[in-house]
Amino acid sequence: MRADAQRNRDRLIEVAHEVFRERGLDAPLDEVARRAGVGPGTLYRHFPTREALHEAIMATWIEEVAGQVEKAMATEGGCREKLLAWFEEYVALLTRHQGAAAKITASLGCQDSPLRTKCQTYADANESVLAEMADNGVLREGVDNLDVCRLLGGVATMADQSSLAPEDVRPMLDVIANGVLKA
Amino acid sequence: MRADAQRNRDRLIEVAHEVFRERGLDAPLDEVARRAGVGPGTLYRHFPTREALHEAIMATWIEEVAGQVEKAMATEGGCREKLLAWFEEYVALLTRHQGAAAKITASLGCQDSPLRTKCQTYADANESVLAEMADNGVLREGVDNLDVCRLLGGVATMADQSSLAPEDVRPMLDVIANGVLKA
DNA sequence: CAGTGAAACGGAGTAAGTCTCCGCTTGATG
DNA sequence: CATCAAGCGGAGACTTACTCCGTTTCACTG
Repeated sequence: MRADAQRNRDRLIEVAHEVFRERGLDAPLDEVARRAGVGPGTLYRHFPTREALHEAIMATWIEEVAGQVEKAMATEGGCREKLLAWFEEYVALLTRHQGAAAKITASLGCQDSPLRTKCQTYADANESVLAEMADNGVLREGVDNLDVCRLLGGVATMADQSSLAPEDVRPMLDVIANGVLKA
Repeated sequence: MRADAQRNRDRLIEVAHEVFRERGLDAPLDEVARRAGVGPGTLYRHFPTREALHEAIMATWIEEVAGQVEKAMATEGGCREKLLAWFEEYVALLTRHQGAAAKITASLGCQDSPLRTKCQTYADANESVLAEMADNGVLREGVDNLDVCRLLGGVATMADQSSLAPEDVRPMLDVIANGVLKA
């Protein structure tokens, strides 16, 4: 790639990050172009669809996921506390941008979505946490990772759309934890 | 209201029902007007916002809710089976139109949404089912109706956006049921 | 059963956003 | 420094949301 193209691409991602945080993932793309000081044509050449731009944005979060798993697993207390700490991180990551939770989770089951690889990282992280629970013998039989990811995605989507505070999210995560762990 | 106005209003609701079922709740409103054989001005006079039209559409479902509660409570088996039957109905009702689940559930906590009265009907119905569970002594302590509604709304939203089949939704409802009922 | 005023209509028009096309510019290369 | 493909930008075509106002229609009254 030519140096100027690379520069524009980087700048677009940076600006998009900013615009999406301010106005949600549905913000006008021409605004991103304008603020980045490029024409719309340039934006669309680099990112043919809105989703492609979302994907580029989210690449930066992905790197944090592994760290968040570790952090959650280091929580004081038993398995339940660790699991809930992870659930809270999961929801916090998904709700970082307005509108992101629904889109990421929707692409979980969809093979051909460009977001697929990103949400796979979340799913893998959750799987590792569930595996830890299973190793400790506290996981119910028949609990499927994909289902838990979807449940958490649903909670994150609700939290996103209703602008719920963490203390309003917590009781929902409690119910899911109860449903996932042995009594 | 003048007779011609009433006629147009009825026709708009009827056509909107059709258009929204075909193309989702985000379908172009001008298309609704065109198919109904009225100008856009007429549509916007009767329904100033998209949400107002949604509300009118959903009024017809609301009447079914009470019946669905009864049907679910008549399910063969124990409390768990009844609860799951109701959960399945709840999700089915919310996913009847593409995009409806997220919007209805989002307006649950929001006092000033025009959808509020509609979703209150769902919340009340769910409350009555939870009360039945409590009466039978199978409900966990501290389970809140609003949280369960949001969880179900989240599941419905995921089902909607990923076009999940009932058999893919069921395991999520199982987890919620586990989380809501005593072990 | 006209006449009349208010209610309601319709559609042209404005605005906002998406996305493409193509003539011009610029960076890399020999 | 000449060349030319890669890349740029922005005008403009298209789509959808929503408004404004001249015209039509209904309901009521004498």
